[in-house]
Amino acid sequence: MSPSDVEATPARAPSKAPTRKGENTRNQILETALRLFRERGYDGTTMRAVAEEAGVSLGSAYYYFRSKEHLIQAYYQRSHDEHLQDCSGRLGSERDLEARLLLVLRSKIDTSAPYHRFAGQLFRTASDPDSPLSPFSEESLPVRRQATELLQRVVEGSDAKVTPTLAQELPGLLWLYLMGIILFWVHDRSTECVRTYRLIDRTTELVVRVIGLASMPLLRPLVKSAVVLTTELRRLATPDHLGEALGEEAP
Amino acid sequence: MSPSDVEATPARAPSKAPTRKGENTRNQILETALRLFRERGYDGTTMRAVAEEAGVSLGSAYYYFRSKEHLIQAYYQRSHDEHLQDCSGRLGSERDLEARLLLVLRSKIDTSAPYHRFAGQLFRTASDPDSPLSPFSEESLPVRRQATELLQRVVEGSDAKVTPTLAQELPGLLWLYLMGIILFWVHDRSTECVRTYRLIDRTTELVVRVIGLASMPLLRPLVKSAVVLTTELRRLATPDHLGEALGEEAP
DNA sequence: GTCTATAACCGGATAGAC
DNA sequence: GTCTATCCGGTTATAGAC
Repeated sequence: MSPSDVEATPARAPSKAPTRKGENTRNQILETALRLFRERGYDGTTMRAVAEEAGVSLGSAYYYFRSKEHLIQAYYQRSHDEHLQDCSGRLGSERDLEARLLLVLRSKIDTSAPYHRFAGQLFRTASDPDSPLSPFSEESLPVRRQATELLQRVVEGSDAKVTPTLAQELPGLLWLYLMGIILFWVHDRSTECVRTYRLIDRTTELVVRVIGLASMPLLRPLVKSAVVLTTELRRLATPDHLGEALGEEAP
Repeated sequence: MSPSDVEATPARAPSKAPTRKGENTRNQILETALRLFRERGYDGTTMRAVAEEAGVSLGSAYYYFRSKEHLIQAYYQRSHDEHLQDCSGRLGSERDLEARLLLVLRSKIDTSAPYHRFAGQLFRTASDPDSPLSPFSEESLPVRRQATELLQRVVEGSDAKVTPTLAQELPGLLWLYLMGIILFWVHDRSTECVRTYRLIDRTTELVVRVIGLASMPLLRPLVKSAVVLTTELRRLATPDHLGEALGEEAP
């Protein structure tokens, strides 16, 4: 159509830029998949059904998404985007740490609600350490980092006093806490997931209290141990003898 | 899938005892499966291979084990038995809580070592809340209870002073702690899983210290919260019996 | 080189004959 | 209780179309 229809394809680098057409098809497939996941759950959604409802062939679906699981990575990103959009604005007007934390956690559950059934089955594949979908995996790092940044904002935007040592590790610890809540949620069969909300209320209170106590001299060693814990967890993603500083590198 | 299948044993046997013949075949299949799991991992082991190496047909394998996943339940039980046998005797001569806890945790990792690869893939299916293999599920209750009892012995056989409230919930909390360690372990790619052992050393110290501090009046509310946590967790296994109409039904 | 489609393959699971 | 035959769905190979 346009004379420079050629797109800015780099000469040497592997052409990552997809054509407009492909982009549309890809989106169509993704939207269809997420809808079917919501309607029928993960296992109930066959790749054949996704392809058919998206109006493409099975082969095309696999052209755009290497596997059924790769559709999940897209879900992670979307889930986080919706979470961010839902709670980001409301964070501005609140200074109390517990209130901020509550807001963010509840928002995560709120926005994830339509995917509750799906998330359960999802969690299965996600907890295979070998799967690129493990929340600890290399591939999940971008979303994980974004989520951790949100939690960092929660802490830094509050009026809570946190010792520097703890402040540095706190977002990572809170991400871990969030993972625990989500793990509870996917198992939660109560109506409207009231149990999860109750758990959030009670544990958040606990967490904030612990943070408050962390400056007590007597508890100093505990803080130290908690920091060690996150360090170990970060190392988990790296295969043994590699140095430090994962989580900071961009390709 | 069907929530009401209590046992993996074949046939709704009108007579109680399974036939000797069947018992043998069943064992043969199970041993073969566990060996192949060790040698090739979970995904690498096909039901066809299990059947073939066990000298039975595919259909027979499915006669004894409703699904590939049901073989895992058997692994749970065996793993716990080996754990118990490995550490039970050595527990008698030690009174220090940290030492006792260390012993039990290390023993769990020691005895599970041959199944490391398998356990990783296993964890996948095990964390589907709908799967009967979820550690929180009804079906897993017997093994879970046995494991909790072991942890109860760890506490009660020690010379640590624990307030009655905490003492009652501590085994459940420690079981949760053990689950966390195992979760770390299945992700651990370090040689000989040194990181897991290091994590055990460091967190056990932390855990014991927290237990020691739990009697401080200032920390009383924290203990209360922790107890609430286990209560909520226990409820997860039960399908919402609190008078509310259940919006979900099993097909 | 980008995209689409058809026809397999493989392994988990089931039906039903014996 | 044991088998064979078959289904079903994720995945792959491959042959073209644009």
